[in-house]
This record gives sequence, structure tokens and C-alpha cells, in this order.
Amino acid sequence: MASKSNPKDRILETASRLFYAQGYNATGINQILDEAKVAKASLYKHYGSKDEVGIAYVKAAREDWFNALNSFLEKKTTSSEKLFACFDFLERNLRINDFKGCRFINLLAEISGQNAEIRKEIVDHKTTLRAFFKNLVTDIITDKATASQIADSIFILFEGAVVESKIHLDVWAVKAAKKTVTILLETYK
Amino acid sequence: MASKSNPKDRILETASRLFYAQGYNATGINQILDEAKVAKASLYKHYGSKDEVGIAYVKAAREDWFNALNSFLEKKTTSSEKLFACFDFLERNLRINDFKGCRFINLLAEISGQNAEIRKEIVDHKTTLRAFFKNLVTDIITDKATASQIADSIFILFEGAVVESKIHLDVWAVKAAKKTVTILLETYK
DNA sequence: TAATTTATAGACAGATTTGTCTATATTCTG
DNA sequence: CAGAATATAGACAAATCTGTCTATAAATTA
Repeated sequence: MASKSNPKDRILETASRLFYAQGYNATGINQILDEAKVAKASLYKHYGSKDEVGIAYVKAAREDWFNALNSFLEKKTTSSEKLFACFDFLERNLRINDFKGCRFINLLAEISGQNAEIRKEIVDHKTTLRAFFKNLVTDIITDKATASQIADSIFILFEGAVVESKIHLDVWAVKAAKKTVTILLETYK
Repeated sequence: MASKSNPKDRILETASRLFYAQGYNATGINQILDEAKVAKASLYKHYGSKDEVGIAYVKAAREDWFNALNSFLEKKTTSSEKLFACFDFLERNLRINDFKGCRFINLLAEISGQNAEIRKEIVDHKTTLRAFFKNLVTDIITDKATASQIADSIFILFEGAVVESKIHLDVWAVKAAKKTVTILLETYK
């Protein structure tokens, strides 16, 4: 990876991997430095503290997540196809990441209300995802109020599927959620 | 509280409160001891380690959670009423606990795969809840395969609603999930 | 009442945490 | 090539972590 020649990027990439795999609190600065092969002074030059690494982590993760989603949906043409493909994307991501679940939900469980900036990024990310679903569903269901309600249901199904897949180390929840989306769309189309 | 006269109970009650409010890793033994007003030697006499306090915590939380749910559903007579009341229970719980979300999901986000015994308790708890929904839906929808599918959807909606309520500090997700349950049951009744 | 169990306070060890600082080496730029 | 910026290794401080141990006090039981 070319970006790994740069210490600042190396820190963020290593921190991202470790925060996701071990948790934020369970990952120490020293482990990040060891694995990124970066000196401690470099970390505190580029980022002022561990919390700022955490903020950079969640911001980068937001961008990466939507980039990956949009890239996955690129081939799909209709909103309906895109909607269903979101669940395929989810399934693929869960498998790739060994069912570690959602970075944002995991992080929020740890920091809770302590770090306001991290919390805000997480809330904004999920608000964006909710709006993303709403846009897609609005293309399919004409009645605005109905579209909004169904979109929220799909969003909630999506989120529930991530969480349960992490718990059970299986994608049955994703498949069940996707099937339910079919039912909901059929009902109001 | 009468039970708080007993050091062992005091430890568990204090640990439960702090693990839920601050997270497992962010809560130190010393804080538990201070707030529970218990000597350190007493903690290591009743529980061998912090992890064993964690195991006792998740086991007690499982029992408490279902006791509270069953107590809440006591007045309800039909399975349909009980099903909807689950979401009222969820809403009440979220409010009471200041939107801290689900103890089990939060804990799993921290310990991930590290502690096998804690992980097992969490998985078992959610498996029990999934079966609980399946039992209720089976009373309403006669076709077994359909009942199973709808029950899983309701379970996933329930779990998604908890997570999103924690994120947005609002119960709109619970209300949306509950409304979707109505739709799903109407479709197959 | 006397003996035993249980709880307390707190020192202590050893590891680990974040963050600072110094001194040397490398890389980039003019 | 020379000077400036950047990176490195690692010592160090101060706090915190889990867990052990000792010695005293309180409560329980025979």
C-alpha cells in the first residue's frame, strides 16, 4: 500500500484496524505505534491526543463507508435494485470484516456520551444513512408520508441486521431483513 | 434498598450501574469498590477477578431483563397485545435508562470475541429473545414458515429500534418499528 | 462469652496507560 | 551541498489498572 509510506496515514490505518478489531478503549497508543512502525513523537505531532486519533478515525470511516456503498451500487440502475443491493453490501461487508459489526455502533457503545465530537460524527453518519434510504424509497413509493415510514422501517431493519449478525456470527438476519423489505415494498407499491 | 447491606450484592449492583453507564473497560475495580463501599479483599473473595464480576453482571442482567419484560406483559392477555407491548416496554426502558441502549449489545461491542463466557451469555440472551418473539407470532400466524420469517423481522426491528434510539436519543425508531409490526401482522393474518 | 467467620482499610507490586521531552537520524528543499 | 523540516528511538513522568497481602475491626455462631 502506497499510502503507508506516510507516518500520519500509517497511524490512521493502523488505528482504524485496531479500534475496529479490539475496541477503542482496549487499544493503546503504544500498540498503534508499534504496529504502524511510527515514533511516538510523530503521533503527537500529527494528532494532539488519542481522542483526536479517534475523531480522525470516525471521520475517515464515515467517508470510507459511503464510498464503498456507492461503489457497490454503481452498477444498479433503479432505486428498487439499489435498495435491495444495500443488504447485499451489508452481507458482503460483514463477511469481509469477520462479523465485527458496525464501527459506529461499536464505538458509541464505548464512548457513550463522553466525547461529544465523536458522538456527533456517529449521529450524523446514521442520520445520513437514514436520509439515504428515504431518498431511495421516495422514488418507489409516491405517497410521502408512507415513503417516510417505510424508509425508516428499512433503516431500522438494516441496523438491526448488522447488530444481530455480529452477535450470531451469521447472515440470517440480513436475509430476513431483505425479505421483509420486499414485503413492505410490495404492500405499498 | 435492603439487599445493599450485603457486600457481594452491593458490588454487583454498583458494577451493573457503572458498566452500563460508562462501559466495562472504562470502569475500574477501584471505582466499584469506592461507590459500593466495599473493601478490595471482599471483591476478590466473592469474585475471583474483574472478568468474573463481568460474568455475574451479564447473567444477572439476563434474568432481570426477562423478569421486567414478563412483569410488564402480565396484564396483557392475547399474543398480539403482548407483541405490541414489547415495544412499549422497550420505549419505557429506554427512557428510564436515559437512552443507554442495550446492555448486551454495548458489552459485546467492548469485549468482542475476547471473553468466551461473556459472549456466550449475550448470544444465549438474544437467542432466547428471538425464540420469545417466535412463540408469540406462532400464536397469531398459523403457517409455520411465515410465522418464523415474520418473527425474525420483528426481532430485528426490535433490536434496530434499541440501537437507533440510543444513537438519536429519541424513540421515533421504536414507534416506527411498532407500526411496521402492525403492517406485517395485517399482511399475513 | 469465646471462637470463628467475614469485612475493612490500605499498603504494595507489577504492568500499563497517555503524554512529554531529548537527542539523533533521515528526508526534503532551496 | 547546506539548511530546515520531519521522523526516529526511547527515557521518563504521573496516573491508573488489576490483583495480593497484612493487620485490624465487626459480626456471626456455638
